Amino acid sequence: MPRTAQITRLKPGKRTDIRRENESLIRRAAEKVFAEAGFGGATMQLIADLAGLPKANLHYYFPTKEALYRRVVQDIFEIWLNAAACFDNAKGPVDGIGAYIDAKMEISRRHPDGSKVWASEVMHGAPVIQDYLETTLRDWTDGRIAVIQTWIDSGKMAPVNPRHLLYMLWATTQHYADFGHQIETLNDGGPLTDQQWREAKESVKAVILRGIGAG
Amino acid sequence: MPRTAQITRLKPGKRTDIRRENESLIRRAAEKVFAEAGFGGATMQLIADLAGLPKANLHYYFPTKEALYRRVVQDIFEIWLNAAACFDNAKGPVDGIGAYIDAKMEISRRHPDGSKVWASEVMHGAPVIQDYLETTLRDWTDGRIAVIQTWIDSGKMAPVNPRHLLYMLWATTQHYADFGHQIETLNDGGPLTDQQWREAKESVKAVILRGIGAG
DNA sequence: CTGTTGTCTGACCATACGGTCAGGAAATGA
DNA sequence: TCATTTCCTGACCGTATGGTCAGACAACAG
Repeated sequence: MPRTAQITRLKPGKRTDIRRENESLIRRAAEKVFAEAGFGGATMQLIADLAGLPKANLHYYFPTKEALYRRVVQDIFEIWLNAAACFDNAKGPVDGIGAYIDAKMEISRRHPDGSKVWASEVMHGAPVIQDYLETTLRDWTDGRIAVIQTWIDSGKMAPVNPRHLLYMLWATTQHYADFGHQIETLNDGGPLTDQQWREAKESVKAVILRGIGAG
Repeated sequence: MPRTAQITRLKPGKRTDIRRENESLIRRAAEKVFAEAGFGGATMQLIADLAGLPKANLHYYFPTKEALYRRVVQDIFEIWLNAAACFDNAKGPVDGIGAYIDAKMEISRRHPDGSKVWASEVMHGAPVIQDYLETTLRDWTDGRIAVIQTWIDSGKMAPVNPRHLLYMLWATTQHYADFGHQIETLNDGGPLTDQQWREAKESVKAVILRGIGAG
């Protein structure tokens, strides 16, 4: 039934619409509540209120609190991995790492809640996404380490331990999301302006790139 | 009664001993449980079990869960601030920032749970220690920024935004505690060895110090 | 129109949690 | 020894939470 399929895609029908709309609503609300209160502190009632739906409706789309949480964490992980693409098609460390820092800083700015949920999950021993750490993340990390090593071998940057360099990149960029509240407090209580975000990016890039002898 | 006071200090008496011993027991257990489960996920029963005491006994020493939590966070904050002393009596950025990195890395290694509790607290909007952020931390930060600025003005380091440099120092060092589980997973599941910790410290110091033009 | 499937929800339940309390045990001081 | 203070704890309570369910309602297919 190609015709039906096409119609379904172009005119999805009310049911499909409702499902996608509500799932999205719930996931966005859950991301915020999980980020603000942690898994244990978050309640389905809070998420339901924020989503503007009855609590029972949440359990219609997501069987358990854990299932909803897992979905939220997976979404974040995907965004986070996708943003690392710019790392690959780079000629050298200045392009590659510079673009990676830009991308990750942008994620910290646009998806601070997601970053917090991820941080929380890892801090608590990654009970839900341990398998991701052991497979996808490990593979990705090994690949990037190899790339950095070729840059070192070809003299494009100083011989810095690639693994610890990666940790520094993650730490410095995600800090602006995970510790955003602290940063705002030290910024007279307000969020960083466009100019301040630009300065943050440039500062991080300046120190790191000069630090690896590629600035 | 100076005699009584002195005797109390030298021979504290069983009651004083018991109190100090149990309070310490509870605080250490609480630090671990709060770090592993977050404030919301932690239960007084879990803390009690880990401390080897009945739950009701916890409420004898700490009236509420929040009071116990507040105490744990305060302890960490103190350790964290004290370790920053080495920053002050330094001639220049290489000594000062190098020693600061060493000290903070050592804290990440020795008090990972404390660091996690602190991170969790800040990530959730610092509901308990907001006043500390606005007073002590802000003052400390302003002071260090001034010091770094003098180093820049006297040409001892490159003109890097001091505030963002501080954030980088916090982020990179605390990452080894807060994301310790992720790091261990990427390290074949085991904790870093002495050699690996040394390498981590050296990598961070090398990149940062060279990055600020002081390496 | 009619049957079927998917969507929604108020009311309900079992459990687990933070916190209380009465009263017993142990240490201390006189 | 006796009185007083501190320490301890099993049993208990009110509440809030995650999750369930029967049944109402809306969309779709034939």
